[in-house]
Amino acid sequence: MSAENLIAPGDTSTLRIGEVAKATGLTTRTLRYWEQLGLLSPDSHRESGERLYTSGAIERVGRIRELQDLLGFSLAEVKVVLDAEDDLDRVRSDYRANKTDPRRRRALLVDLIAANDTLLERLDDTVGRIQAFRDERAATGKRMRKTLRELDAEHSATSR
Amino acid sequence: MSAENLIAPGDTSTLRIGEVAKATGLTTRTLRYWEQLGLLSPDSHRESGERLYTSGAIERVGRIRELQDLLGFSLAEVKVVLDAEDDLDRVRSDYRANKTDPRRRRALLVDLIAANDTLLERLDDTVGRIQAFRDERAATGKRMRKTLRELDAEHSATSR
DNA sequence: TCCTACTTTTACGTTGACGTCAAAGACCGT
DNA sequence: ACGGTCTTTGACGTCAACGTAAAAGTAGGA
Repeated sequence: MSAENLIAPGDTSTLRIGEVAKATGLTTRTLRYWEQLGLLSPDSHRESGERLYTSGAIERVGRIRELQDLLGFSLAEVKVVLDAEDDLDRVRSDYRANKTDPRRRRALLVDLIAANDTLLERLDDTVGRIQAFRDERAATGKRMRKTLRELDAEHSATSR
Repeated sequence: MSAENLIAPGDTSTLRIGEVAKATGLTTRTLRYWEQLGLLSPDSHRESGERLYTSGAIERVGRIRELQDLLGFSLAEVKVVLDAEDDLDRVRSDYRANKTDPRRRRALLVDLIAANDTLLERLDDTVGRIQAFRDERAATGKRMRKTLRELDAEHSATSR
């Protein structure tokens, strides 16, 4: 009756925690830790308590790593972004199913747009600052190459 | 005779650790910790052992924070970059003073250029990936705004 | 000179993000 | 049915990057 039973017992598309670990390069410990933080939950459980995932979990792991490594977010910050994405998915399916009150739906959507805009601003700011840093290093590189050329010219002059 | 005495006793341009902390927003603990890691050393010491900094320390703190926060470097990685920058400064002053063996100078310069290029590649890669992420979020934003418009259109249609 | 604020070293505590056992039960290919 | 492999829930360990507290000495203004 619950979502737990949406997956057939011998389904080949379900993954055990070790398989998810192998597919993502994470450890089972990390997967359980992330679950504890509410970042990534198994899609179902067996009677024994064994966690069962779908392939969507692998994509989600990629998403988390992206936020964590690439953008330097803490797992708490990652959770905020992921929760927002999940909310958006829910809004979308609710929209199709015409489930919730339109007022609430609209309000939630407005919140999500605002959150997304905030994230976008942060991303743009970050990109801009890294670009500036990059340009600085590029200039340093040019100066060093120039110094090197001078050094070599000097040497070839004195050596003949 | 040592570099310790290049600063006059009552020099207003020397900063005590608390002043550097206040100017940078760090704690004195952090400054001492960074010193222990070889990231930021005082320019001199008093007889009593009190650390004395110049305003250059404040800039250096900014540099460290940039690498640490903006680029997500560990302090060990930050040290690599900073050491390279310091080496470059030394190469430059040695170049002017004509101090070291030209062969060594050239070799060091080549190393620094290579290190810089590596860093540049890493920066470009990072920027590219963040850009991709950014574009993705921008697209999400557009979709959400469209959904919102549809929602509002629907409402205005049923309300009259 | 005195007093308060600052600084020193030493050392233990904390937080986030996991790693690493241990004991017990569950899976599954043969 | 069996045995090696996997998974479960604790619980303790670790590492980076500091925080915090203690005890003692120092700076510098009234």
